Amino acid sequence: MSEVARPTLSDALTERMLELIRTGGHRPGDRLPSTRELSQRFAVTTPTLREALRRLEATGAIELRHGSGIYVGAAIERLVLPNPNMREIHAAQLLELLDARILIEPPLAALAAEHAGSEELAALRQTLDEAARHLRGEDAELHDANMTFHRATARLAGNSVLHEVVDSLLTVHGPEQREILQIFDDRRRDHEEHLEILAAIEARDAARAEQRMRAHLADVKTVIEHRMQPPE
Amino acid sequence: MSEVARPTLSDALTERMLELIRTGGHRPGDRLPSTRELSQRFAVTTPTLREALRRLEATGAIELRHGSGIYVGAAIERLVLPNPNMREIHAAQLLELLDARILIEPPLAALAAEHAGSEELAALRQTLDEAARHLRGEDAELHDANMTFHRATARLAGNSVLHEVVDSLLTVHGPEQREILQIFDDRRRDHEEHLEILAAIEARDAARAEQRMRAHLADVKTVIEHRMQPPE
DNA sequence: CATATCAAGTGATCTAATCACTTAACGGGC
DNA sequence: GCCCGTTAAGTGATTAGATCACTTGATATG
Repeated sequence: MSEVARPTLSDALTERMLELIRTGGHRPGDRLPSTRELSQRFAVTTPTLREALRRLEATGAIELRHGSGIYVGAAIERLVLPNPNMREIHAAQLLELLDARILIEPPLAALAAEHAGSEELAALRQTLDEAARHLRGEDAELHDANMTFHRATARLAGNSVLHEVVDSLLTVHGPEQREILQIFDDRRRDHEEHLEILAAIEARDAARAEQRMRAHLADVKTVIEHRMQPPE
Repeated sequence: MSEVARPTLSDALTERMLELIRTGGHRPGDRLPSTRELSQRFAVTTPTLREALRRLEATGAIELRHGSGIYVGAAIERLVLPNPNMREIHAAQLLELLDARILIEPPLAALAAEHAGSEELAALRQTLDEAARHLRGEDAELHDANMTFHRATARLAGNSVLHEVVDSLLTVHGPEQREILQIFDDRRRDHEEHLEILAAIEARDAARAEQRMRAHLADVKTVIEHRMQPPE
């Protein structure tokens, strides 16, 4: 049911291309091999290769110049994040990602307390209750249920741009990343802290909502830090 | 020299697809026509269509589910579109985008003041000086030069995730959006405020850097608001 | 009523040839 | 000698239709 979609050929290709660029020590502006050579090296046909190239182009990793060649794009140095097609995350990046969330989500919780309509709040409350019922379910479902709370809170803040940012930060990119994240999960405690945050929002207490969200994310970060490097 | 590359077929297709989704009133989660139908409707072959689809997928506008169909993605609401009719919507989105930046960038400026190495700072200073020399150049170049400052500052903060977030917020999607943005630009004042922010970072004054960045973005927002709806 | 099976519909990939564009070398004209 | 149009090689862009792989809901089965 919640099976993770198997990666497609062009998915894998996209990652291998990125790897080629990185481990090859290529810098922005460098020219890459031609499409003919690439399709041979990676043993795929032209259309498949092109799909991967278009994705990399869309994210700024490469640049395609008709009649000239394929060039490394400026974005190649900062591509770490949420790209739907690339699965790549290191534990260290996990901490950076959490720092990002600590910066963004607490103010959003405050905004949610001020702006959220009662209908939306009721829906969120219901979502949390459902999540509670899954507390003994499979790991994958549970993780998703908990993440839903953060997405929903971001939506209540009423800024679609920030909502999308948080949404992309929370998106789990592939089974590998999911596995890593679940190592650090502490579902029951998370759920309780979520309830506290929601209570603050329902009470229209912006300051408390913000503080609770910050404390919650700080907790999560602490857990990750401790589990990453056990006391020596 | 600065000739704009002639749009490729799949370039045009990408835009037409976006238009189809929007004018069709489709919402995230909605299912789109099959690849076979789309390739017929737009009179292109399968591989060409797929290139466009992969690009839209990479930006989150759509989602491809093997065996199931093509679905509208969550990002569709925020993606700016090449459609003259929707300028007001664009302007409205601009305000939300600015709110997002006001939330994220000031703390990043503070972090930059604390963490930035002197080498990186020198490079940023140089970038700004170069921008100054372009103050009479073409609009497009100038806008980019000013945006570079914000990107660079985000990078100095040392969090790659947040850097990428800011970078994506600053990315200009296509010539139409660029045009809209330039209406609101006040390059000279921007440049001066950038200098103030940089000075604060160089002085390692985190609090001042944060305050200046916040004031700067607030200024930009004020300008946009006033120009959007002139005093009645 | 629940579960297993299956068929229709859909995206993913292959094939290989041809078209369109860029670039740099070459050569004629000034 | 220098400038500029021509050209040829290399490169990305597109074509066509067939086939494979996956999802999903209807149907049959227990």
